[in-house]
Amino acid sequence: MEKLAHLPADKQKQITDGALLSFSTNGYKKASVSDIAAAAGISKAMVFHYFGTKKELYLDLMQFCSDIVVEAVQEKFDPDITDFFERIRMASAIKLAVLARHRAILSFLSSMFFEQDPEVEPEIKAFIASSEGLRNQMALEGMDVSKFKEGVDPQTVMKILVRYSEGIVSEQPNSAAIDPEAIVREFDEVMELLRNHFYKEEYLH
Amino acid sequence: MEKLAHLPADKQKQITDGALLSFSTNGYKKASVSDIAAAAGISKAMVFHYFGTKKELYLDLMQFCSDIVVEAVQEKFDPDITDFFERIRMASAIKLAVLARHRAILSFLSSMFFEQDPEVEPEIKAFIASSEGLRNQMALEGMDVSKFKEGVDPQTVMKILVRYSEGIVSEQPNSAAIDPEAIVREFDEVMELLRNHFYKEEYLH
DNA sequence: CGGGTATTGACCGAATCGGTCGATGAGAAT
DNA sequence: ATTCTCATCGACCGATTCGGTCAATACCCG
Repeated sequence: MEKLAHLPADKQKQITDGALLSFSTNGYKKASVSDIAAAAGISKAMVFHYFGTKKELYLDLMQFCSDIVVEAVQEKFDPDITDFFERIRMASAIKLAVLARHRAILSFLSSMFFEQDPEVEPEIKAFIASSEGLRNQMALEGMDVSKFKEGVDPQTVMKILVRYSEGIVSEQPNSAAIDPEAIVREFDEVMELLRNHFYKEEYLH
Repeated sequence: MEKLAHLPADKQKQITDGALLSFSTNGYKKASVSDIAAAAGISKAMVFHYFGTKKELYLDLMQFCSDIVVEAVQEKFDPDITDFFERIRMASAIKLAVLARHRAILSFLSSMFFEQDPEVEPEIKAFIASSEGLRNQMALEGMDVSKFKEGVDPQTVMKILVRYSEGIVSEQPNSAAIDPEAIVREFDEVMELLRNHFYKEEYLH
């Protein structure tokens, strides 16, 4: 990716976004270099000029995504926040920060997880194994779940919120720019609703 | 699809499921007939023997899915049930009945909605337009939303449940048979949780 | 104007595409 | 046993698309 470095930033973004999008929606094999070039707004020859081969492009993108996620986590993760909803709000903020920079990163990473093409599968497995550490850091352990009313299972609440947030994201139209504030607002509303009805009275502000 | 009719039922299912899965995960253009044949467990020549052309196959599947959904709706929809949660439970039961018969139907139908290949796009548009009636019937209007506590927005609750159910479904491993009872149990749990905390006391027996 | 260098259209052999067809073989009927 | 039927498939077709290359052009800076 070094050859990309001295391009205008918006062009870089356009190219990586197009490539990420193509790979995440079509998988490694079915995402042709022509597709990628079209999605990136450049000619096919330029893709090879910038990245060498299709495989190198894929692996470069892998590293690229990882760097951005790691950076966002290190920037925003705070283990001192223990309140259940605040923790989830923080995790969502991290996701959203990543998403705002490159909307296709998260779907690329999750598609990577299911990628099976023998040309890249071993590298992916090695990569996933090597970033196990990050997952441990992100694991939402050490949360304070004592404020819930009886009969409310924190894990269920977490699942509800995770799925709701996935729904918001996948609902975003692919064409338009992402609107982080609107998303945060909608998500906060749901969190507040659950908090108000699932926390014991004494913990409502 | 007439040629399929006198095959053993499990073979029919295997073939349609494979084709539905290929199209829904790869789209019309990128789902090659070889892919479909492999996913269906038959030779490529048989695909053409059964369906004529790739396009006919796609359109046949479209009708096939529609028939099953219509049948499930007519069988299970009851407009007399007005309670919010019961309505949602009913809609989920319909979805689940469809899913249990052919796990790829719903994802095929939703992928259809985004299909843009000029070879099938006009037929899809016509089809969608012609089945508008069904959507009106399914629209969850006429629900009783008076039992909610103040400050609880029924639309938000519905969104939570819809997304939660989507989460359950997409979480199912693609390889194994679907377990409707386990899904219903998990979903009922969440519905009960929300009902217990969002309905006014007087409606909780 | 000259000299890089960023960018591309045209092209390569190989692979894959949608689709065809003759060979094979199991089963039913005679 | 023999013929007929027909489901099934491997091998093949011409056409397209694949990943990748390269000579030529467009463009920028001095």
